[in-house]
Amino acid sequence: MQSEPTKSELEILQILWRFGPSTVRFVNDELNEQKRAVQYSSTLKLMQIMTEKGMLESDKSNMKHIYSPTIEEKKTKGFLLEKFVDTMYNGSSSSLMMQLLGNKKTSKQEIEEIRKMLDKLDNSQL
Amino acid sequence: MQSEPTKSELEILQILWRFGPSTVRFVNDELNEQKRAVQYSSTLKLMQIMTEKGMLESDKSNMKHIYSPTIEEKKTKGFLLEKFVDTMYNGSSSSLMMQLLGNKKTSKQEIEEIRKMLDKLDNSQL
DNA sequence: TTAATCGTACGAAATTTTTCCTACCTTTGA
DNA sequence: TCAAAGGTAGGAAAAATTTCGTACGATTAA
Repeated sequence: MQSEPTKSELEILQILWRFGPSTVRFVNDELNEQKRAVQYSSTLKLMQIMTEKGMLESDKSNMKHIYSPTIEEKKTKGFLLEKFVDTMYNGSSSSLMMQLLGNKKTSKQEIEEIRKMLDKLDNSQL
Repeated sequence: MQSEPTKSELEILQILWRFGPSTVRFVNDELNEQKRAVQYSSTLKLMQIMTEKGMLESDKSNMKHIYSPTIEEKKTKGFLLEKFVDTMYNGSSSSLMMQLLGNKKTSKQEIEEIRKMLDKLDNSQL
């Protein structure tokens, strides 16, 4: 893993993961729609910095540069999740899940999905 | 919820939650042991700032001030977790859990605990 | 052709977070 | 008594992150 994405960097990554390679203009519009007012040049600058850091790469063959993430969504999120579990729940996945299940937010359907996942895990581990 | 604890603030909160009300000296020693080299005055300053923000309160009746968190561990972590799920997994707890279970880090024992938790939830929801 | 529009580049400012320097007070023990 | 050790206070520096102003080139459409 490269360096940790910051909060703003993560927002940009989310957009690129979701919509695929995009122009700065597009990302900026999404940000303004989804999140908050932000100047085009701010978004551009940040994306350039991210490119320097190696998080993004840009196709500059055309005038409108197209940016894509160089880091995988799943890997990155998995990594961040692991760090979250480590620092917040002392590395215990089940503690985190307890907390999560304790929140009334989890629907019955979601619970069923999780149960299936557990079953699958059990079988594969025998 | 007050304001979001920053990374360093969270480290301090963790120590206070774990060991209970403590002096700056103690917190600073723990930080240096667990985490990284940091000057006493840095820790002091940060804890003073946190007090201003209302995250901590201090008993100044004695020379050695005793700091305690004003925010509950469970509530705070729950809140941060929820935000994490929202931004990273689009609010879907089960997605997060899938990812977590996919990591090989979850032990058989943990899986059992989770299953029990699910059963308990099921019963209470009938 | 040319003014308006849309793009990049990039320095610099603003903000937020983190760390440290240093002054000065209290306690302690030789 | 008084020096050493340990405490708080607080400004300021340092670092990290975020935002913006502005120059300037390319494109476009009237």
